[in-house]
Amino acid sequence: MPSTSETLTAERILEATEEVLRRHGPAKATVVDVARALGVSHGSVYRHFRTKAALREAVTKRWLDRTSERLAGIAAAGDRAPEQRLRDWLAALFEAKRHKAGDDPELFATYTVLVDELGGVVHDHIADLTGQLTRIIAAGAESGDFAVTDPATTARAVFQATGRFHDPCYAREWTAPGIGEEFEALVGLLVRGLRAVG
Amino acid sequence: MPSTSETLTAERILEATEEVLRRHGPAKATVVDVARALGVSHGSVYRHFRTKAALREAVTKRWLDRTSERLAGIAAAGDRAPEQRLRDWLAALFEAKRHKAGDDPELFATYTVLVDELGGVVHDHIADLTGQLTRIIAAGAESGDFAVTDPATTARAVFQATGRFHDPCYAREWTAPGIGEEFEALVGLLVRGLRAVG
DNA sequence: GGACTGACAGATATTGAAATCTGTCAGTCG
DNA sequence: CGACTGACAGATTTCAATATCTGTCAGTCC
Repeated sequence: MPSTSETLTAERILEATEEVLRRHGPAKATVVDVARALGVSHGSVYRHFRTKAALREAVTKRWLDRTSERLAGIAAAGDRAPEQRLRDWLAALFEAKRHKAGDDPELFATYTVLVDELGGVVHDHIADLTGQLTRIIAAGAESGDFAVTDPATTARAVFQATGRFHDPCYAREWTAPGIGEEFEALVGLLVRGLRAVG
Repeated sequence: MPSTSETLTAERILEATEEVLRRHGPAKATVVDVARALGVSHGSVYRHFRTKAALREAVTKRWLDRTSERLAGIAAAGDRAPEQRLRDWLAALFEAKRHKAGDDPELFATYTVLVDELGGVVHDHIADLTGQLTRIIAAGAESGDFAVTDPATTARAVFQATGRFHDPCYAREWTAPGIGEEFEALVGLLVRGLRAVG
């Protein structure tokens, strides 16, 4: 049976929504478009999502979570020294964002618009990422590699310090030549600030 | 004699332009408005600025330069240790931006719009600021306080790392409670990364 | 003679009427 | 009964006509 005749689920609606967003952009993507893409009436979409804003929020959360999940694997990798895990994690974050932005710039721009009209979702996403970072830094503090008194505060500082390499407002600079060197210089400086002297 | 009957100069036009921008905002401020505020025809304004874009650029540069000049004094203060000078300079940059944004939010929003439609002006402004920072860090490297091989690269890294506390795209977060502690945590981390061990 | 004006052409912005969209809900269909 | 439809009211967006603005330049006025 073709997928268009399967039961209407939240997941299928989210897939169709992402497709409509890709095609039409954030300003012109309507609930009616999503319903049309699924071959149902728009009333049916409202059975699964109370408002258009809730639908946009869900599809955006889904997109952000795809990044969080990939990074969670690195954060949890207990077989690497904390410093290397931190470097890997930051590099993976930068790489994930840069890849998303470079691969499909229009979809990235679309989600960038959605992200900053949806304060709550971003807040949760950032809390998730800084939580991962906190665990890496706490592990380093415990092993004696890092001289850190408050891992959570330090994690937020590291996250904010590297904003240029993951915050969408800097996306246009991610293709500039020399960006890799700038990233290395900053990570090197931060790691030296974290290291226990001795 | 009232100022409206003095000779028409570039400086008087810039003052009137800032006033018109403050009143009307960036989208609705026209060259005709500026001319009307000065009691002249708009043709006279074009005698001093070739295009509307050139006028906007000049008034924006003037605004940015007011910040640069204040910071230049701190960067040049040879009576303070490099580490303290760096802390003072970063704190002054944050304070200057936060003050501008908090004092007259509409004018700040106006200039924020102008700034990111005028790539060249911002680039020069950033080059100016990182130049000041480079001189502070180079002084620290020379005195043995900082362990740094390339002051210019390190200065850019420090500037970028503190973006959250001076880049207009984060302006709405500058009034959040706890922002001061976050700033201190980040500066502390960066300074530890710069310091020569020993 | 040089600073300034004001009318002009083409480009851009505003406006309001018509079209579309959001969110609801009584009713259909299996 | 419960998933789905489609017509509806009010809100929002589009579109085309209308008005304003940008940039020029021949001409005015000390």
